[in-house]
Amino acid sequence: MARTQGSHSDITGPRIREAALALFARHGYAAVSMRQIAAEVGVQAGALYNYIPDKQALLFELMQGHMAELLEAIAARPAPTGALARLDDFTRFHIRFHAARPEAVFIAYMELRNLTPPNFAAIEALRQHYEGLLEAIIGAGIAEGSLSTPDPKLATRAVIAMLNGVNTWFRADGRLSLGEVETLYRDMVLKALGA
Amino acid sequence: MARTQGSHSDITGPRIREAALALFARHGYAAVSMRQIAAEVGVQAGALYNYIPDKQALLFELMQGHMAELLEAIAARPAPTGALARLDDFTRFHIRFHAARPEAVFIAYMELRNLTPPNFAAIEALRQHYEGLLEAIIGAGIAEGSLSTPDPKLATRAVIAMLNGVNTWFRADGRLSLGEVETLYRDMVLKALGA
DNA sequence: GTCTATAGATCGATAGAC
DNA sequence: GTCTATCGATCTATAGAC
Repeated sequence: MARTQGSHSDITGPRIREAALALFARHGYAAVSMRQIAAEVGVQAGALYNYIPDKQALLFELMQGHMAELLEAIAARPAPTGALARLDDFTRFHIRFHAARPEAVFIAYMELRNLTPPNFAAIEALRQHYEGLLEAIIGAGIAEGSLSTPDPKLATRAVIAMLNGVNTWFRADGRLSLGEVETLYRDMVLKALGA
Repeated sequence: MARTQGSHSDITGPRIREAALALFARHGYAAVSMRQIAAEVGVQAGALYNYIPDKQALLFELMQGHMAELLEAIAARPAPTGALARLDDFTRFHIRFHAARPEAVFIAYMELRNLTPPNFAAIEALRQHYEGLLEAIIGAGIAEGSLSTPDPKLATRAVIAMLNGVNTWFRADGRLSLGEVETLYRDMVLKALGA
C-alpha cells in the first residue's frame, strides 16, 4: 500500500472515503484510527487533513452522503398508481438499495451515537423524511381502502425494521436470490398491513 | 462519586457491571475507558482488575448474561397449546422482555463486532438458539394448518427484526402503552404469517 | 480490596520541509 | 499534496504500598 510522494488531489479524496467506509463498518468509528485509514489509502496520517477537517466530519460526510443518495434514488423513481403498487415498489426498492451498499447502511444505523448533536440532528431529519414516504403510502392505502391497519405510524416503523433486517443475513451466494427475497418480504408486508 | 478506601467485594463487582452496561450502551464499547467505568463506580481504574481480567471479558460477561437471562426467561414460561397461542405468547414475551432492558439489548446487537472470535461464536450460538424457538413455533403452525408462509426460516428472521425494532422508538411515556404495542405487533405478525 | 504511580503504546491533530 | 516529526492527551494493564 505504500506510495511514493506526489500530488493526487483527484483520487485521494474519494479513496479516503472508501477506506473509512470499509474500516468504520468493520471495526466501528471509535475503534478505527486515522493512521489505519491513511495506511489503507497509502498515505501518511497527516495527509488526510488536506481533505477533511477532522475525523468527525469524515463520519458525517459518509452518513450524509448515504442518506442523500437514498432520498435521491427514491425521488427519481416513477411512482406507480395505487397504494398496493406503490408499496410493492417501495419494499423492492428498499431491499435492493440497501442490499447493494451494506457497509454504508451498517454505519448509518450503528454510528448515530458517535455524531455530534448537530450532525445527529441533520441525519435524523433525513431518516425521518424517508420514513415519511412510506407512511404516506400506507396512509393513501387506508384512504383508498386497499390497506387496513389500525396504527399507520407504528406500522411504518414495523415495516422499515422488518426490511432493514434483510441486511443482517442476506448473502448474494445464499439460498435465495435478491429477487426472491424481495417478493417474499413484499408479500409479508402486504399481509401485515391488511391488503 | 469519590469514595474513601475500604473493602467492598460484595457490591463493587455488580456495580462495575451496571456502570459498564450504561456506559457501553450510551457511548459504545470502544469509546468507553476503564477510567470512566471506575469513576462511575467510585473507585480507581486499577481496582477494576480485582473483578475482571480485562475489558473484553467485561463486555463478554454482559452479553452472555443478557442472553442467558433471555433463554432462561423463555424456557421458564409455560407454553400455551396451539401454534397461534404460542405465537401470541412469544411476541408479547419478546417485546416485554426487551423493552425492560434496553441497554443490554442495545449492547447485544451493537457490540458483536467488538467480541473476540471465540466470544462472538459463543454469543451467536445463544442467539441462534433463541431464533430456533420461534422457528419451531412457525413450523408447528404450518404443520397444524393454522399458519401459512412459504419460507419459515426467512419469516422467522423477518418477525424477529420487526419485533426488535420496537426498542428503537418505544418510550414508556409515549402515545401507546406497552400492552397496546404488544397487541398491535402480535396482530401484524399473525397476519404476516398467514394466520 | 483499594490506593497511587507508571510502563508502554497509541491516539487526533498540527508544523514545517520539500 | 505529501512527507517526517512531534505535541499533548489518553489508553489498558500492572506493580507495589497500605
